[in-house]
Amino acid sequence: EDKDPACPPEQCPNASSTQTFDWMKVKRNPPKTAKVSEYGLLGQPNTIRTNFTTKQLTELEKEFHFNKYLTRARRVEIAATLELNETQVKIWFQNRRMKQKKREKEGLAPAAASRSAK
Amino acid sequence: VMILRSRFLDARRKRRNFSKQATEILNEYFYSHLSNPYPSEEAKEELAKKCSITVSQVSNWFGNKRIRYKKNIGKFQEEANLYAAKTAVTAAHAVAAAVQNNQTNSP
DNA sequence: ACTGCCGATCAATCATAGGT
DNA sequence: TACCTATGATTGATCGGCAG
Repeated sequence: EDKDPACPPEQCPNASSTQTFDWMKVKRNPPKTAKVSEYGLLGQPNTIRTNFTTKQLTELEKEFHFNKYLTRARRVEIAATLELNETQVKIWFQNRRMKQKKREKEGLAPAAASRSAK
Repeated sequence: VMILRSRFLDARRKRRNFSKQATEILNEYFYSHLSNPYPSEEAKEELAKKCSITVSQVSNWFGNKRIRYKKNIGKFQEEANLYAAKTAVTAAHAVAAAVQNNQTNSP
């Protein structure tokens, strides 16, 4: 079944409480959505999560229903229109596809469950 | 900002807390695997079945749990000790069984 | 070497549930 | 009722791995 790679032989001889494992130390690099260009004094490279506007989301959603995948040309076009960089558009489509897949999965499981229950 | 957040006002509003026993099962797994609380897809499916929730919900639970746990380990110390003690016994038994089983069929 | 996608996860935030 | 904390869900973005 599942193994515990950490501490195979003798272990937990001490440590009354819990230790700090590596996963607790994991730190993600801040988003580099920054536009390296100008920002005089306040070195505030957009290191924060971008909040897409309703307009941008509506447009992205519309494009997604047209094509699940983007072509380089289309991506450039959309990025320009919505004032987002190409990476953001690319990432949005990737996340959107995963979301779609998750929905399809969640949408079939219940049906199968109800059938097996009969 | 006109709070553009109202962009979807989704299902988040219909949120329901999981049952007491479901949370119990999830916590048992979490604390008995505290060194690596990342259940495999198979483990998630099993947990989902036992808790009567979806696999996504299991994923959400572990995601939230891990982040919130490491954010403030001290706050979960009590809970950690509780489950650690509770599952240490079964874990020890499992190891003992595995060891014995390993001895009986070692080429 | 470089780029896009996938699957999983992170991390911050939203909105509600629950408790005082 | 007001206020604060606990918690499930959402999502832009990161990480590691794989394919072209």
